[in-house]
Amino acid sequence: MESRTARRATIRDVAERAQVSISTVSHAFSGSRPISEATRERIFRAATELGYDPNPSARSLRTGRSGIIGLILRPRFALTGTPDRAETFNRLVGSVATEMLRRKVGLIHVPDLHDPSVASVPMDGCIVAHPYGADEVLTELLRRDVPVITIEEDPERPEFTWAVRLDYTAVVSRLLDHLREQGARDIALLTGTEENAWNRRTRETYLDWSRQHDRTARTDLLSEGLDVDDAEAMIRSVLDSPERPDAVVVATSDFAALAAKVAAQRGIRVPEDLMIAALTDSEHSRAATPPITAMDLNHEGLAEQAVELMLARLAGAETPAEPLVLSPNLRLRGSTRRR
Amino acid sequence: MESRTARRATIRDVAERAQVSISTVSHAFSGSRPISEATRERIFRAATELGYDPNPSARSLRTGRSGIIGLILRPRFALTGTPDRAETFNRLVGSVATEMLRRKVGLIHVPDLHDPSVASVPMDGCIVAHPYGADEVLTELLRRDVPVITIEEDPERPEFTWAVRLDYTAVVSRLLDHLREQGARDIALLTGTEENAWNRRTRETYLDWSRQHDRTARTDLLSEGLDVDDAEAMIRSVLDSPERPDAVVVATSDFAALAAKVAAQRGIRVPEDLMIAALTDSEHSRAATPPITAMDLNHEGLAEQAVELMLARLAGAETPAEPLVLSPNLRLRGSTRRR
DNA sequence: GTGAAAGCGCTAACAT
DNA sequence: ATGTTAGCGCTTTCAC
Repeated sequence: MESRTARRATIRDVAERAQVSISTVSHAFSGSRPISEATRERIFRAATELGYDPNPSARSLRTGRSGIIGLILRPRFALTGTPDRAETFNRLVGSVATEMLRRKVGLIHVPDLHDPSVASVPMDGCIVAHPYGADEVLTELLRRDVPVITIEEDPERPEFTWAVRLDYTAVVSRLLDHLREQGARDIALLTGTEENAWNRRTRETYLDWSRQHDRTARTDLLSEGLDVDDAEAMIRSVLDSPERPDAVVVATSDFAALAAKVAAQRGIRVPEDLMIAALTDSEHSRAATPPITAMDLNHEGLAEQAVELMLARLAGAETPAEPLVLSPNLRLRGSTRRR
Repeated sequence: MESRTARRATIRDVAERAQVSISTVSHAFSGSRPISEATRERIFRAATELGYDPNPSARSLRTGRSGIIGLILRPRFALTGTPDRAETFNRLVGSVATEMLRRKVGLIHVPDLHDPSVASVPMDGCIVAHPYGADEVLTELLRRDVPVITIEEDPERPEFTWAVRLDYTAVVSRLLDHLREQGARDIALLTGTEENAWNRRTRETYLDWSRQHDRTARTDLLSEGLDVDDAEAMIRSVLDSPERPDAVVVATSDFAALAAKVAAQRGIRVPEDLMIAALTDSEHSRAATPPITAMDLNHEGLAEQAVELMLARLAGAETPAEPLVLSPNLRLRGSTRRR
């Protein structure tokens, strides 16, 4: 049974009960000016008896700050996608939430910036994860003067330096070098279709590397949004082609695992006939037979640094000269180890 | 370069620019009364030009609603713990976040209800996941008249029916029956120490089942907060004891995997000499050798139903007669399959 | 050490 | 179809 009549106690009720003015109550709670021991005591007792706690909206309206930081995850397949996408989403969201909780600041998932039917949300700043090129949500936030930090850079906004990003060039080059050392002659890239930094930078690195090593680059599109059957059909067409590559780098780890499965069905031995690597790591790559070499995107590190950068920004730090750079972790596994 | 002087546009600015009253602007945005086409047109143009968007705190203050739902995860090891705990945390947080995003309501992680230095947070209701017995955070929320939904029940608050819970009795009994059918004579339970429904109900079921089957119950405490070394020492003491059980049910899946490792070191064959099962599922149980039978807690289902129940509650639904019951999923694997 | 009062930006009741 | 206005609960300036 709930008390349906009870109105929530306000600062006014507390003041009345403690026989002081509301400003005294306010100051007692914020500690922003000296209060006599007797008065403070009366105030806190009254507050406890009434079950008072300050209304956060009133406070924010007055102070212009909410103490809350927003989070927007851009990849559109994060929500609708396969288990691999869910795992990535969970890990990213979980990392940011963990970090926020550690630092005791409120974190809010922003439901939909563009839908006018959705109430907007009181946030002091907003973290945008994996923006697209010239990302429209980012544009909107910037227009509204919301302090933004991005996790991964907007590939078409190099001048925006409030960002934490991954250095793909070094790690993807290392991966390709590794494949070459293991004897790969013909490396194909099955790249994703999302136009974010992850796809753009890894693809660019692959193309550069191929040029530098005088190899024919071969990229095919394998959309993150494909269902398993369509993805399998696409992979099949690559593995069945007359010029089958002897190594494939697949963007998402679950499709890399799918490639391993298709290879097994066809009697193509991994890694002897075909090496497989993924540009994201998940249970799928770890649990595949053989386990698949993968690039771990270090979501935990990105989350931690992004939150720290946001707090610094809100505390008035200067605009950085460059985004903060972290490194993905390359996990070499059986799928690319011939010797 | 940012404009540091620019004050955010308010409804007043828009009204002035569009040559209408502020109430007309308000109604134009909320659609709560008819506006002539010409006027609405002027208003939206002005709003766009000024980069106006309504201040959510002002709106909440006025309406008494924020459109935001809070989430509090109680298990204290969720944040500080091992990878298994992180995976569970991520999955739960991710599931709730996914569900909220689908329904386009804001989700806020409540940082710290008790710390007075932390600003409280504007929420219309709050989901509390895995409360302890007589949970103090739940008590506080109830005292404040915040509409609460719990994921899993507070074991000492059976009268609180705004809850979604798992039916452990049926599934744990099924697990024990399965172990018996596979030939287990002496089943030990390594239970967790968190006093939540998961530990309480599974332990009770184990004790009841043992009584019904005329078996000596044997439970040991294996705290979720232990680090790997301490957990390993504890597991060792069980496996090295003269009356070594021939089946162990371990609460957390990573410690179950640890048990498999310790058994392997000692030459104890799994499942022939020792069967192992876990009361939560994760990559650890799936990837162990052999893969470990585990109970999957169906976080996705819990999250979905909890969010739905919260929205119903906020929309004025009646107090349910009983909590909503879901079933965990039993995943039988090699660690308990002798034939 | 304490109080009075203005006002943050918005919604909605009551006007016309 | 549009305007006027009270007031949501708080912080903070100014006064004493």
